Amino acid sequence: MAGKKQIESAVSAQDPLKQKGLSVTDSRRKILQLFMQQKGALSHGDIEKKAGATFDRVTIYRTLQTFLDKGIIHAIPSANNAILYALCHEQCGPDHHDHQHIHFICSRCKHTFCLDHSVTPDLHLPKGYQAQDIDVLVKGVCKRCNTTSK
Amino acid sequence: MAGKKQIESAVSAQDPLKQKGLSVTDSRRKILQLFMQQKGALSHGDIEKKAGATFDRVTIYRTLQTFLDKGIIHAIPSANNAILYALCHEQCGPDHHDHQHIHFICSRCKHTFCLDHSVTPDLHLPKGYQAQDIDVLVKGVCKRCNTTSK
DNA sequence: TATCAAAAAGCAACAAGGTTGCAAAAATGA
DNA sequence: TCATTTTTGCAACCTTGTTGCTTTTTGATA
Repeated sequence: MAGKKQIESAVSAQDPLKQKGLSVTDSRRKILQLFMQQKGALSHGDIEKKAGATFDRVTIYRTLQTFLDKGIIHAIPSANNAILYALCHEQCGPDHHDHQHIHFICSRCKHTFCLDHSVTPDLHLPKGYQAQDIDVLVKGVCKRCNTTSK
Repeated sequence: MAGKKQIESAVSAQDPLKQKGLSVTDSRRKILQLFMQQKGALSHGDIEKKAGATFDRVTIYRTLQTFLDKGIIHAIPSANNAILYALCHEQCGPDHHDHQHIHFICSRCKHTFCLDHSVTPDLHLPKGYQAQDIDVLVKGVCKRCNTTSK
């Protein structure tokens, strides 16, 4: 395969996959790399397009699930029927994702970003309701779109 | 059809459908009625189950889209790939939904509720980011589940 | 580096969710 | 009641996601 060398060279000695106890495979390296390059959130479909015909659809699904389980990526809720995934910046582990950041959806470029801006919304839930986890979705115009073409 | 009388009797003179300039049909009445009874959010699948084999799948999709467009219901983002819909309590119109309420997802009974609790999260977005709309998703235990079985 | 068990990838087939075009049926207004 | 417009139902299709099983690859060991 032509792209293999390229993939390998981009992986440093401190392989995040090994750190999480995962065996290192082409698909995992490639998908992890896509997330690191992107800086935004990716859907399964995005990855399928970017990875070309390199990997089977099922492999991508399973890799995403594995990354989720290991706390490498987290899922971002959306209203358009396509789950988005992004790298976890904090130290998330299996079974506990701890994110207190905002998910920002740009209505112009349609990208979704994680803003590492620890926000605790001022919650006053009605009596009886007990909060465990909070996700703040903000729709608006992102930095790039705001500066590029006003 | 056996259930038709029942549906009609539940519709008062002040038909919300007519108010929004929609023609009144069985499916629209029935689906609107389901939302009013439910008090929680419904997915397309939920409606399909509750409506039985009364309506075609496609009709339900189109009715939901129409209700969305007219500001009768709003979509709630979720992380499990099933868009939820709930009635708009405030006066929403075509092309502008204005909700400042929390969406509460109960991790026990799996229902999603709109808490009409006007919350403005303390947002400090990084420079350049411009917020238009905010959606707060809270996962936790709802009132009923908290009191019923502790 | 050759070997081997365990893990992951690929393949096929399937299920669910969602969309589109078109003909038949129902709702609205005259 | 009639004609026009809107909506429904149907069929067919596409996308997204899942499952079982076989083949390939990985990582550890000799």
